[in-house]
Amino acid sequence: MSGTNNGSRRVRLVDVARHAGVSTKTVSNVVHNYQHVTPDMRSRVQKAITDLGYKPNLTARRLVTGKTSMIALAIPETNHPYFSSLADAIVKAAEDRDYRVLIEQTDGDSEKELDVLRDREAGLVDGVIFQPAKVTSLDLAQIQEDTPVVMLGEAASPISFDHIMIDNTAASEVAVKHLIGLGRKRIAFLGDVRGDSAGATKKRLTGYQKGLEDSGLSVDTSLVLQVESFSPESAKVAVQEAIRSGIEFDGLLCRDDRFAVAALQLLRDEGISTPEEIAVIGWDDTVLARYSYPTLTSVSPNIQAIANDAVTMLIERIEGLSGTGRHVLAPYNLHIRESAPAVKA
Amino acid sequence: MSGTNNGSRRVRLVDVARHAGVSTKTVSNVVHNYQHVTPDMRSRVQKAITDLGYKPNLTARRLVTGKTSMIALAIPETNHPYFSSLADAIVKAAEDRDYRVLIEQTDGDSEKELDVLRDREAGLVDGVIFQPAKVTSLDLAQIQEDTPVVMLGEAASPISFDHIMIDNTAASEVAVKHLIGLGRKRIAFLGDVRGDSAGATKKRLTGYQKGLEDSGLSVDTSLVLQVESFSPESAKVAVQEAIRSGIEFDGLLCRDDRFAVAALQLLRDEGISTPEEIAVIGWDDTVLARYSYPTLTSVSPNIQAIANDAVTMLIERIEGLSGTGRHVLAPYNLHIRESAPAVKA
DNA sequence: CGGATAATTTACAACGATGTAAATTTGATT
DNA sequence: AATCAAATTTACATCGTTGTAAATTATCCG
Repeated sequence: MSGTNNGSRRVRLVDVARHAGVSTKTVSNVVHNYQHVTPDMRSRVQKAITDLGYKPNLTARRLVTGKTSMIALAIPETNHPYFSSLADAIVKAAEDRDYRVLIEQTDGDSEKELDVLRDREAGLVDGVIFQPAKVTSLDLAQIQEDTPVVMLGEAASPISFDHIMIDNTAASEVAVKHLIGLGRKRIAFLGDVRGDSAGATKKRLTGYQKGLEDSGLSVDTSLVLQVESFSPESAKVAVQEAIRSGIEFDGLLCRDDRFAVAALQLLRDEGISTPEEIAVIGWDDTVLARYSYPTLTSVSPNIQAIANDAVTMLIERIEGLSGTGRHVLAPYNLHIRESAPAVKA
Repeated sequence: MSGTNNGSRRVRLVDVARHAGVSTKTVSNVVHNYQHVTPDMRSRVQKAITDLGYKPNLTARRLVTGKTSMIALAIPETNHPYFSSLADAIVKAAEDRDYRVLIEQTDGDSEKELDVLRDREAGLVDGVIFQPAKVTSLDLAQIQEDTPVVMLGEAASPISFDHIMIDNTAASEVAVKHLIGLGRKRIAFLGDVRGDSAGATKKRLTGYQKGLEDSGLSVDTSLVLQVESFSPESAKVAVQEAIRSGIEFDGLLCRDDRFAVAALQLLRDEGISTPEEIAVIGWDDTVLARYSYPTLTSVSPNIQAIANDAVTMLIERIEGLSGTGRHVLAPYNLHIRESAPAVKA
């Protein structure tokens, strides 16, 4: 049997070289498919490699090349439908370009968010794709400027960073107008999250207002439901309180799918029909939207596009591209389902 | 300003040493909080470290210590409610022990699964937590690697590996008996997935049969619904075909939550009420179970326990524990929700 | 205060690969 | 066959850290 390991110790490049009677560099050349190696030599070395079961030591390689071929993806939670599909897409995009992804969970904690960038400084990864939840533009400005970073999401970021996002304001406007197209006049927004500094909610709110005003509807601030935290439970509480206090609405635009499915569940418990009495739209078009009842109409960012752009742009930076940050608007659409169906022709 | 970098080059240990006028080893000692360093020396070095903004190069450290302090988690998909919460739990458990987790997606592809273990490149991680989807015990037995591995899930694995799983047969039995307790007599199983070699389905099926037989019900093989793939769509097709061909049932045990929510959706579309006409139970107790309509009763593996055990056992192996594989049965329970409610007292 | 012991600090060789530049071989041309 | 250029292969330094063992300094005790 070939490739067996007698348990003594790892096989090193130099062991292969000795076994084949050549220099270490030649073995290295074969491993790397360097073109100027004679077929004879190549097969001789190849045989030695399989004979001994040699595996290159990545750590050593990294030390000398200074490249890790790893990128970090920093997201608030792994266990979140949107972020886990984003992670999936990014891992696949990176794989195509021979990079591995180290997924880092920041728990929406600003210290942890900054830690990720420090990882890059420690040489663990070559670059970072970063979707912040808390960190401010100011914090980021202090990061070493030669760290390749691509920002995702809606938070403001220093102009020096590349940044990809969907046009939240425009998307929000599209969603509101869809509800208006269904004849809804009193459209609520769920929800304005307390202490949310990342800015996504603000932009969505802006689009919400713009959409209303554009269509000649007035903005009623009591329809902007305040939510305590990002948990679905607090979204339920917010909707319930609105109902209890007699606030009436026939459309509901939610800042994300989690809030939306929580709202759907609450409305059902309250005996309010969706979409007949209240039409609901979510955001992110996650798996939750497909299996809720009714199925959920949702703003659908093009995750493939975001992931591809993010990886491509990051690798360009890693390979030395300099210059000010590039800002990219990623495509999106409104995925129409039952909770806010298509307007009848 | 301290810690500034003039953009020229990384600060190395030797730079700090020179700046502080001491040897490199002393700096290293300070960095590692080695106890035999005088307070004077410690503060002097510390100052140099912050002055220069020194960050240890992890790659170099790894090369000499031979430890990466990283473990790999190999799962079929990141973008899957069960696996993403498993990943979340494992990342947190590992963090507590100063390990980081590299998540590897195998896409349920046996080549990729083997690659994870074959470890084409060495020194990336210190150990692997591996939940296989395709690979067989036989394949695994042929891998003779020195990287420590802990197996998760139901696939048979060679006795030489540590292995953690829940008792699928018993859990399945509990679920079936819950349905029987609700007075259901004709209980179907969704589904027997074509080409699923990992064994989870088989074990769940065994428990299903055992539960029926134990309660004096006969097993009707037409109630074991065949499913083409793991996609929710094919689960829908299977249930629909069963209904169309006149197969009657009043209980449905599903091999996972995805199948279950797909079934719920289909039953609704067919005008069949849940749980009144058909009570449904899922498996994995994912986020889908909380937001489906009706909410889904589901077999709930204790992910925390699994993650903790997996990380603990793996680290024991990494630290040199030898001996044959340990097999651990993790706790679980049946999370009761609307789709198969509690039995009335 | 001398001598032994313990506490610090240091010099230097690893870790295992790759880059550079020099040494060798091969091939082409006259 | 001699010469020169191109194609292979090699020797050796290097990446930035830590482990070992030796060198130095501080402390203790009779």
